[in-house]
Amino acid sequence: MPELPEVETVVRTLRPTITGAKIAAIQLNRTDIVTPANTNLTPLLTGKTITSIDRRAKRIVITLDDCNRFYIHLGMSGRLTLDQVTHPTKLHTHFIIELENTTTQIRFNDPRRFGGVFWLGTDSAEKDLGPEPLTLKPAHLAKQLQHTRRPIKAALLDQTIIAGIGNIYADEALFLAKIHPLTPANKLKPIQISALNRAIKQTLRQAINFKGSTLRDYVNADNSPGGYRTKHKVYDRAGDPCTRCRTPIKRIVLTARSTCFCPDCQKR
DNA sequence: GTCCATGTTCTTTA
DNA sequence: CTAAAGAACATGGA
Repeated sequence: MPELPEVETVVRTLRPTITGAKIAAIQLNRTDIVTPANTNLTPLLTGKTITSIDRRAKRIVITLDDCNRFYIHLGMSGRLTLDQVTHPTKLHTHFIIELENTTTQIRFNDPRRFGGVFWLGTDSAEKDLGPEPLTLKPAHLAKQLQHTRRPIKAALLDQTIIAGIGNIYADEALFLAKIHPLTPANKLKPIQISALNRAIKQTLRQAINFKGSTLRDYVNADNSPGGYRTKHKVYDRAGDPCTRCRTPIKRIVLTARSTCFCPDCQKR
């Protein structure tokens, strides 16, 4: 599901309501969604005040007034929503944060359970993450890519190389930059790296403006779907005409992921 | 029944 | 040894 734009959208929606809010209680309906295993969240969260909520890559990082923090990862099917306490709880709602002095609560719902709650304590949320794409300079992107011969599409999905891009926005950015997804990452010319860096930023920013892409599961924290899906140029458009040249969009499988591109605009 | 899906991590292979 | 490919995780919709 959720890549950088979707996670950013959720964070922006939650921020005004939950910043400064005090946690009255929590409900944890499945303990196996918490990492490290056997972390008892109840004493760590109850009575604490939320100081801030931020995004790092695809992680939703919540910091408490005692300087401890944790993050929520939405995985493939996760939702983090702000719901009225009277609103019926959906199936697969694993974790609820009850807030003082409000009629709403934060609910984490995740049918496939690829997501979860990750307790950090005073550790940072940086572990195993590459740089943020929205502030990345071309020279830094070049440095990140120069040591791998893997296809550029695979490199963009590697969160240790660049953090926050997933299957949709990798395809969309490569189309915008006119780069074939199978091009070895270390074979990209400087001009292509610059184009890719710009394309990544532009794609992610536009997606954020449309509040992300909803394929099936993703919704914003207010339960509304994202509006960017109809703007996709290649993702999930196999067989449809390219918006630039009318050539049918091609679909290949790369590292077990569907990869869509225009064979005419994105030559090897 | 089959195949596929926005992600990550562990294991196996080269 | 490292880099890269593959499998696994769990659920639901087409």
